[in-house]
Amino acid sequence: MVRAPCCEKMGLKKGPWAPEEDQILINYIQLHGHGNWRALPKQAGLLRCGKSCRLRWTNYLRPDIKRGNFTREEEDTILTLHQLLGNKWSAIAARLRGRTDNEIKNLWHTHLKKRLLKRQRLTDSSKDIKKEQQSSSQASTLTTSENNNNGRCTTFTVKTETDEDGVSEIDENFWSQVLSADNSGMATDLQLGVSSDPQTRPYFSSSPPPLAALEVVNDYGSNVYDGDANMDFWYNHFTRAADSPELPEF
DNA sequence: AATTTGCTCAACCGCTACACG
DNA sequence: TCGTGTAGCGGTTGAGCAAAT
Repeated sequence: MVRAPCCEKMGLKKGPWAPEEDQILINYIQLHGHGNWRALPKQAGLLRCGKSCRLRWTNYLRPDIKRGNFTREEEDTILTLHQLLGNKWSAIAARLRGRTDNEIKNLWHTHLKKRLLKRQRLTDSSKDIKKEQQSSSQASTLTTSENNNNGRCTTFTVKTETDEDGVSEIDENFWSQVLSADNSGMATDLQLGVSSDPQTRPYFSSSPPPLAALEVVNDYGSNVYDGDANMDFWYNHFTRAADSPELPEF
């Protein structure tokens, strides 16, 4: 396959876009659309290659792009989807309205990857503590499928993250949308709040979800919540106990 | 104030998938 | 079936900026 000459060799411009170039591109696409990216720059009067024009439009100039910082919910969604899809940035971006694959990829490499590594380190140390606890005391076992509800019991360990200075990364206003299910198996929205104060129990905006037992453990290893819940959310933010059954289907 | 270091993010590069003749 | 052109994707780079020294 013969590769098309790159823009540099064609004497085309590279590097940051000038505001005038942006305006030319916007005007052209608003009038004619972007049927053929390769032909577009010539027709629009831009000294750029089609690839550069496409990238500038899709990553920056498109009118439906949401600018500004990612919300905690968006970051959580990206983490969740990345667990499911891996580095499929465009597939992840398709699930986040107004965000581009490039933006998500950058966020991942600059913030989320670090956070995930940190979380994994915490998870690993949590497992070590759990092993020690189990070997030292048989009486303090986790809630398991023995006392479940229609076989749906799932036990989780919930951890808040603590940085090197011992300060929790989850602030007092942290709330997350969680998906639960009522006794009929219908999915319902709830909110879970986690306080930075390790003495404060995580709390739900409404009555605790009914189906699966949870064990919520703070950074210091003590149990701070023991309720009933059943949600994908836990898989992404919290650690499922090693001896817990798989998350049941709704 | 000057220099270094680290971070962010727009843009590029190289590759693959796909459409079409 | 094969060759070619194009779009799209993921990895990487580097300019610009802010914070640290």
